[in-house]
Amino acid sequence: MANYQTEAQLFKTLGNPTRLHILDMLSCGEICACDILDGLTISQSTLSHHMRVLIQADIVIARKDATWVYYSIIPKRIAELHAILDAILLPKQNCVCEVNRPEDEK
Amino acid sequence: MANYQTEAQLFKTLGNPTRLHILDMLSCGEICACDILDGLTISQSTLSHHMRVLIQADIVIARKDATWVYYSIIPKRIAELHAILDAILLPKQNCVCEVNRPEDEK
DNA sequence: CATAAATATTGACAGACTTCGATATAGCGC
DNA sequence: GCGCTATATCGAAGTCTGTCAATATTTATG
Repeated sequence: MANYQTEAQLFKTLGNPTRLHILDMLSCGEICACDILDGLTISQSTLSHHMRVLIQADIVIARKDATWVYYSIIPKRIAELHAILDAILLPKQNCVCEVNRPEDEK
Repeated sequence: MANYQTEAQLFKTLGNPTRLHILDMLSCGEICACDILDGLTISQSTLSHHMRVLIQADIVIARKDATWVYYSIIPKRIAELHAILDAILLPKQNCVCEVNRPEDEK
């Protein structure tokens, strides 16, 4: 965890209500772009943009079938998201604040 | 989960490398603002801004002691973050895609 | 009360993000 | 090949974010 840049990028991707709605739709399984579009009130170009953001973050994967594109969540990423949350928010062993604390408090 | 607005706001708060760094520092326990500032390379006003963002998101709580302000992570929020992640990303029962699926696929 | 230290607020600016309409690309069916 | 449908890309407008310097506020101390 060098500088939190990649972790922040991942959370930034989740930090948009439209993308969360899309992910919720995808949670039960693969859906094609046109069906996602039907469930939302955004333009087609906006949907395409959001899907690219989700793919670039490796949260979603696309599968082409003729003219349709089917999207699905990458399951492994869910576990990784939890792990990142814990790595940052939960107390760690040998962390700086522990090491710097006076002996008699340890 | 009406419109994903509050959930997105929460992830947006986590979507900044400086704030993740601050949270990582806080993960072992309470630290005062001046000590956080020592560990970062940002101005004092920028730190104050980030702390306000973290407090408004209810991820961090502030405790004043004389001229110092001590910040700490609200533990309950960590569990809530995990729960929100799962509520959005994991398959759900009676979700729209299940209900709409033809009988013979169920 | 005057000063100093810690933190908060304000105002400004640059860069990033979200969204759209218009247009381009790709693949199917006739 | 032509038209149709699904999706992607482009360019622009408006909004939001992160950052800073300057200044204000709060509190302890001499």
